[in-house]
Amino acid sequence: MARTCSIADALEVIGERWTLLALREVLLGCRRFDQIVQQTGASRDILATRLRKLVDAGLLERRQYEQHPPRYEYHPTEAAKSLHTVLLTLMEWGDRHINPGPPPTVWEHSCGEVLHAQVVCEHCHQPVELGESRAVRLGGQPVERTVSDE
Amino acid sequence: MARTCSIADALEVIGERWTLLALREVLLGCRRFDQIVQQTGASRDILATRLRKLVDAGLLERRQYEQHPPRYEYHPTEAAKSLHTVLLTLMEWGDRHINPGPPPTVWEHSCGEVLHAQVVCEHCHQPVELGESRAVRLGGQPVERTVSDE
DNA sequence: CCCGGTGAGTCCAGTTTTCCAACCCGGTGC
DNA sequence: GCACCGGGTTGGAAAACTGGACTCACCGGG
Repeated sequence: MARTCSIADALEVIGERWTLLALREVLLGCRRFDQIVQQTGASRDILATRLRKLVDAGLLERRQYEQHPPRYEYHPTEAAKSLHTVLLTLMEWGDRHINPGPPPTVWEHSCGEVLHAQVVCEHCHQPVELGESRAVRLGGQPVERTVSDE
Repeated sequence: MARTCSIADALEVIGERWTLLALREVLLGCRRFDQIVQQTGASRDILATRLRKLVDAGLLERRQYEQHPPRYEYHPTEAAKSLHTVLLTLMEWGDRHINPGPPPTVWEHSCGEVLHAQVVCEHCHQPVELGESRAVRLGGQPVERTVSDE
């Protein structure tokens, strides 16, 4: 049997192609179907399917903003909004390891500087490094090796 | 044309189904094909394709550890190791928003506490909130709205 | 020598997804 | 009347995924 963990569960919801890009757009402020289609590059039918799934999963809210003809906007829920950190961390990784050259999109933090996301331990506030953490299994079998050696 | 950003570029590499789960396993210490198959639940076929792609992309290194018969292990490169923060952030999100109840997998930080990943601004060390950052387009059109309102 | 097992895949047939383009429908602007 | 817009749906072809069987090389036991 496969390992149970929230990574797998999260990917059930947001792991399909286009889903994260659609969420990126909504978090950037896009609300309308056609806008999201355009900015992501997904085909309309796929995007319609993805958005419906996200609404069902409670990540988006579909709001009617016009009666005749009926028109809808997609708004992020709290769950979607907190995905923002995942997106930033992923973007940071992409900037460093996939995209050579200057990052195509940059965020500015409220502190005035260009935002670089850093992941720290909530308790001791030290940056998280692979070697400094150990996975512990709760359900299922325990994890034997954690540190990735050479 | 679609928005250019490192999220999309990163997803080209690690966005396919099973890829992140395979990387999770390698980062947890799994090195062998059959182990990864078992822990992820992917079919052997797909997993072979994904691992090859990851090797090509420079995230994994395929090392022969036995001559007769030839046997290989997959080792994470630096690029893969630094994905660890993405995985942790994603797991944290899944624990909070997808999985009710206790998290199925828990990490322990070197500080002795259970690890909860937090994303902070590298400069001012404040936790990143959606409302506190603004996206700035470099290439392509600028971003008009950034804050997700109600 | 034969049997079974292991590790790392490959092959195959059948199902499911994805993709693209075209179409639809209600309403608006000209 | 006619084109256009937003928000989809439909259809058919192409690609991806699935599970299981198969391969190949070697090892160990009886």
